[in-house]
Amino acid sequence: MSHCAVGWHIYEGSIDRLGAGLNKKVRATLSDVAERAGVSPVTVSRAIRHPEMVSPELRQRVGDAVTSLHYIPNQLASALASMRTNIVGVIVPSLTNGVFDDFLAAIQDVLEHAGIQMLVSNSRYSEAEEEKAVETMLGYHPEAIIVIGVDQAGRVRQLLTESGVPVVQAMDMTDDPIDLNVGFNHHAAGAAAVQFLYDLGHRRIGHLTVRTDPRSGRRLAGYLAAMGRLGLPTQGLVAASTRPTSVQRGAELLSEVLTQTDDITAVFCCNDDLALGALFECQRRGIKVPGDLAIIGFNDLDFSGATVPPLTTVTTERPLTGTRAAQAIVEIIRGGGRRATQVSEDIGFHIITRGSTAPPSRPAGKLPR
Amino acid sequence: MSHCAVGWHIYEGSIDRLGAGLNKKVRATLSDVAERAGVSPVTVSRAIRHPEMVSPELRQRVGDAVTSLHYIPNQLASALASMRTNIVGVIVPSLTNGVFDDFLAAIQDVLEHAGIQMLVSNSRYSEAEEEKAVETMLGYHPEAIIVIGVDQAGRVRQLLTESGVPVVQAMDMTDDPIDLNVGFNHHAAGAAAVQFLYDLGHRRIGHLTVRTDPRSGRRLAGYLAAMGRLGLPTQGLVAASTRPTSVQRGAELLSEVLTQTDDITAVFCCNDDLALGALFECQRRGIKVPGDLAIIGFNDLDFSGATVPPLTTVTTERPLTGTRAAQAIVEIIRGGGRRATQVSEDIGFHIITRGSTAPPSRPAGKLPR
DNA sequence: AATAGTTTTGGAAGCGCTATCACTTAGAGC
DNA sequence: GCTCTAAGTGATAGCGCTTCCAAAACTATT
Repeated sequence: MSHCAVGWHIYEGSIDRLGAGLNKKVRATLSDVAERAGVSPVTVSRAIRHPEMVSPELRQRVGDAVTSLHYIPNQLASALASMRTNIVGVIVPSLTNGVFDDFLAAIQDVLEHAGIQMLVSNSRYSEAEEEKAVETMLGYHPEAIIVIGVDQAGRVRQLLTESGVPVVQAMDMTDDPIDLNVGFNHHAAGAAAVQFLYDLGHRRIGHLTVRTDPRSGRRLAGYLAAMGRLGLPTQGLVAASTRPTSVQRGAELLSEVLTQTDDITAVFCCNDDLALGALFECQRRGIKVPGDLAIIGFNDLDFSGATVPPLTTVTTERPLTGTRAAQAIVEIIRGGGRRATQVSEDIGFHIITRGSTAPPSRPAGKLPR
Repeated sequence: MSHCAVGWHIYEGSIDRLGAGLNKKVRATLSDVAERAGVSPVTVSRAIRHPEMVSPELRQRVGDAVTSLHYIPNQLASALASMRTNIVGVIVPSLTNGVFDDFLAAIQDVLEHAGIQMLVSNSRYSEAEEEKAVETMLGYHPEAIIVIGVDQAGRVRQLLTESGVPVVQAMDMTDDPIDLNVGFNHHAAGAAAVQFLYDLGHRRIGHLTVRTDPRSGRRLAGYLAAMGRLGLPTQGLVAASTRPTSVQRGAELLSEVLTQTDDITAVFCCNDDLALGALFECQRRGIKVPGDLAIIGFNDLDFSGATVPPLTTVTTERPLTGTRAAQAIVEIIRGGGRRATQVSEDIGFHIITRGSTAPPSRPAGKLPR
């Protein structure tokens, strides 16, 4: 086996049935580096993984060989031999929902610093797909798994529990976590949004939502509970879509509510996409925000402070959630499995008051048509 | 080695220096399944990987053992032994920019069907980080790598070229691809946006952009080239930010242009985020869109059709781009490295005319302040 | 100068799986 | 009855790396 200067050689393999290995460039291995540096493979491994355990002269020599052969360690072989994959799996329900973007970005920031690779999977808001994703993920023996929500049940939960790896359920809270739990109480947040509007003087408060995930459901439940507690009727005030969230959907849902009632003075939107859509629908209909209709959103997405008027919303600290989830995992991994960390962390939420909410300016009258 | 019913046992390993392996649950291996089914490990491997090569009775027996032991094959070991990782690496410049979301989602849809896992990395619009990401990725021996843009140079390009794995440069076009190339011509798209506005009758056309990536730069170049070709001056009409794109930034950039000129009748925004921000800034200033100012965006994001007025924009077929990139890779992998596929595919772009653009309604006069 | 200690390096084994080839068995054909 | 084939199964040998322990090369002691 000879290697040319750039560190690979053309492998003239036979064309096998599977067709693989055809004219494939083969990369340098640890042994190649060892041969080049004139030492044994073990020593090269050590020089790379534990440079302090090796003499400076040798470190240099191995370093040179690594560079000249363009050697990149095979993580798969390393993982198999050491039983440490340095992989953390994250399963999100959607890749296109902005809510998970900054969460993922925050996780990656933390993991990257710790030299851990993030493996992302998409469950498309489906339990069956989540189960498949967990199973696939476990095949790569991740050091931990982060999932969204706390509603894993049946086989998904069993797989996660029995896998023996740290599991973080994120973005929601439960009394009965699989393992770690970082998030906030959606029911309370939904109720808080209602209370906020109530305190401003609103009594006829609508709610726009999507039925794609349990967390939206909890916000709805929080809305209903708060309205009930405050003695306010909710009939005809709620519009829910089974289709995925979007700005367009927000406009449609507001329209739907307005066909059933014309005296709402405020609307609580299950997320900022819907809120933006509702805001545009108001512009279209000549409904003044917040004068005719107050709007409160949820999540505080990138655009939410930049709309006209800027959107009052419930912030949910997604980057912080991701950071804390990842940090907890890194601590556990670093600690060799010891759990110094708190198991549950309620990140909380808070309402950012911006221009889209104000006390009701018209008496309980009708909206402009 | 004994296993309890649920398929793992407590490993009472010694507490070693690294702290790993402490009280760790160990998963069932191929040998465990083999023992349980009363066959050899090879046979179990075959029963799982090539069920048709094995008798139905045995298939059943192995299946039962797999189920009862909750066996999940170790992909790392499988990959190491078979030299096929079933991993495709994707490196995007940002996880939070909506532009890459649907691209990634489309890739995952295709790869998942082919039983391939997607490994995502984030280069944060930095060449240095991209280099690191490529290097890390190569450690996992992906079957292919997808990168954004065509501007990989120096060591990044060298690594990709020498890796010997199929590389797709996506979302931009080049005459000199590393390997495969799927995207569209940003220069042409930028010029087309200008031409579109010109054809509507606009002559004073501004441009809002960010200096975060070469593709925005090419759109800017296209804008400048088209303006030049049409004999239109551009002085004071361009605002560029070095900070990342956002809706807020769009408002700021429009304001910046408006401090330098007050007679533009149209503005071409480098992306829809900026366009939305510009739209809101117009609302804030009482500038009528499209009457006082026509706005054209870029990318056709989720919200773009739902704004008031709906945003005219240049669609860039990101899901299609992702799909084609992934399909090309799957074909190559399936074909065992044979390249039946076309090397370059120009997905193209087109302009969706919506309400935010119209012929200029006011004579070349000043905008309301 | 001999011994005990302290680095520094190497050998052997094996992580969990698959590719290859050799072997066993059952059925077909004469 | 026998050979001949096809189908099903197993033994062996790694993939590229790390862990553990032994050996070697030094350094510091007496």
